Amino acid sequence: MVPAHQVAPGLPAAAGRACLRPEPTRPLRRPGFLMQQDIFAALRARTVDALQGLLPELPAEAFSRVVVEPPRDASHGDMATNAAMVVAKLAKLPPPKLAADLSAKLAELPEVAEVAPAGPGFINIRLQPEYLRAQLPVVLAAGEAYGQGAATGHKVNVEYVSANPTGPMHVGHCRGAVVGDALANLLAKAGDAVTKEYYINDAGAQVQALAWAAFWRYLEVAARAGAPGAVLDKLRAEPENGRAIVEAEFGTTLQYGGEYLIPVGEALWAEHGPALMDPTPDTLLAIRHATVAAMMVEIRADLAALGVTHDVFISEAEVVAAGKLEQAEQVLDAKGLMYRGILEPPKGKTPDDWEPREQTLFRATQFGDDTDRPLRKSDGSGTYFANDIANHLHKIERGFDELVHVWGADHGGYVKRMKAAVSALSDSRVSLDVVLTQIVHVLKDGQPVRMSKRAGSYITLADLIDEVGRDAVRFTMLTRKADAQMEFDLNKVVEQSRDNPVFYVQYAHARIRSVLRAAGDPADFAGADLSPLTDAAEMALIRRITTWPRVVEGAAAAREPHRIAFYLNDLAGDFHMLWNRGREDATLRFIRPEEPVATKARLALLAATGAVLRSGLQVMGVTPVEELRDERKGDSAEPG
RNA sequence: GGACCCGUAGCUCAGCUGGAUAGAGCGCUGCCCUCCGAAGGCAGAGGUCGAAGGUUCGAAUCCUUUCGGGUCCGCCA
Repeated sequence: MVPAHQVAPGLPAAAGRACLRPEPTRPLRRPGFLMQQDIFAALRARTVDALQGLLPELPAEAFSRVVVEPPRDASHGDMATNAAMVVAKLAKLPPPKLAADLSAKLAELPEVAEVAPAGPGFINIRLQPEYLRAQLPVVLAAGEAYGQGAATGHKVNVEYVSANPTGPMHVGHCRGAVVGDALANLLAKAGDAVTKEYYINDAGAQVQALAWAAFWRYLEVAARAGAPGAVLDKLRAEPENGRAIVEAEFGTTLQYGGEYLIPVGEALWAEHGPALMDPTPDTLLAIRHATVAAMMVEIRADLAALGVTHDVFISEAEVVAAGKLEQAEQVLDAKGLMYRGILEPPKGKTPDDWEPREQTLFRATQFGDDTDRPLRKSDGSGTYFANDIANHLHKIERGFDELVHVWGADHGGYVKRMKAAVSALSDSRVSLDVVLTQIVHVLKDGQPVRMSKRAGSYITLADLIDEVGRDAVRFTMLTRKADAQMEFDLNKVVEQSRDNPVFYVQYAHARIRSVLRAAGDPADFAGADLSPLTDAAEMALIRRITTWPRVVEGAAAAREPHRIAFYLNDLAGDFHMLWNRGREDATLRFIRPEEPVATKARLALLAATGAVLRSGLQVMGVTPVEELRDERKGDSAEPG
């Protein structure tokens, strides 16, 4: 395995190196290697250098499409590049000819063991095993920070959850919360400066309806307290008909019947006494504020239980009160993007009460939307869209240059207009990406668990976390592409088997910790001789580890946090495979007292694997476990 | 009528933004515990990537058309 040009034949590797190149100050034993966290980026740089040497007349942009990546088929080697094919036509050379020339250059690199042109112009590269092994010290030095990208200079705002503050969070909100939080972590891992943001929709008709419902609960509390009043007498006479009585008495419709507002009613009574008895705009506003505040306390507690913490909470009402809506309209007006006009009725499914109306419209069609969009309701207040435009103007003013949203798929129709607005407001300097999350169907014992907020009975997020544990919730929510429907089986996510990735990945980490503990938790692997790591399973694990930085980069660029979950599952698979090799062949066990050098090398590999697992779990917001308990449920749900 | 998302093994899903012979788990068939935890692992069978065209050295991936499933469509958020 050891190439002849590196080590004198017949000499032990360490001795050979020591004789030929004593460099005690350098931690790396192969100074010729180009060492960085991402060895694919390193080899890409090497490849582009070589190519430029061959084709000095080509401009730098000609090489932008050069990719160095792991080949799909491992038998092709460690890396493959399309370099020859990508620049062939600019260089006016046939790809195979260019591939042959480039291969000869690449073969001279110290990192490279073997180069083979293949197919229509691919170049397959086999790396020096020592170069691959030399990545382990890099990983160990970085620890959980392995995979951390260099600062991109991008200031990114990730807005997610943003559930209406009209009740506790339920499972429907959960996926967006987890995906958003993991995505924000992922972007930070890739080097962006990330702000996690929650937009409180506290300015619309929904929260007004919520205020009425809280008012109802307040009246019921007042009635029970024996306060005087005609309405309260009625409530006392028929306590079971409280809802209908309040609706009839005040000419309103109570949309929110959930019992979670009873404590809010009690708090209102305790603080204000009978002062809120006659609903006026002022009292309703006070009730609204108190109710929204109470709901936000609950929502934040739910989010905390899920391990989600936002940096910024922005209130829609406050954004509007600050005059951002008028300011946004001025900006749009100045650009000639606002006008008074009448929209065509939507085709196919015209609303029953359709009538042509003149409205204040935003020229969204100039930015790729299907129709222009209204900014003002007939009562003069801003539409939700207009308020959101105001919020986005505010974000742009705060200096973000990338905006990311995580929305439920039912908001898919809203994406184009919002992108149009951001383009308009920022003259296309600021980008907006929207990640849509599909519905989660919750199953228990194979049966769908129905959720109905209106009926007041639904699985709350808190219930879900109690049932299966925070880590299982978070991991499972990331085991599908965001934009694919998902079944969340309450039984399966706590199952301890191969087909539950939550368990499988945690199991790998627990096994690693178990071995390292058994070995006395060695902390220092600096200078460890890694040459005993030669088994195919060991090298496969090392190769997987070396791909982690590019997985982070690719997942961040695609805004796809689920890739982290899949990577960890693969990494755990490579590890379990290696573990099992030790069962078949005792010489491949991790701890071999009679072989201290091999033991240390393998422990270094395990420590590095553990670090990458933790690095990935940290992005997902999942706690790596030290050991698996012999309990069937809830072992990852304990507090702390 | 229109917009957006999704159709990949019997089932549940990946597929690294255009790369080579399309992968994993479950299920099925056959194996591996005197062993650092078998709560694992190995091997096999299983596919015209919904369909038809197009773009180019090369398509599950990009474009057009079409068939299925989902979400949405003027003062709800």
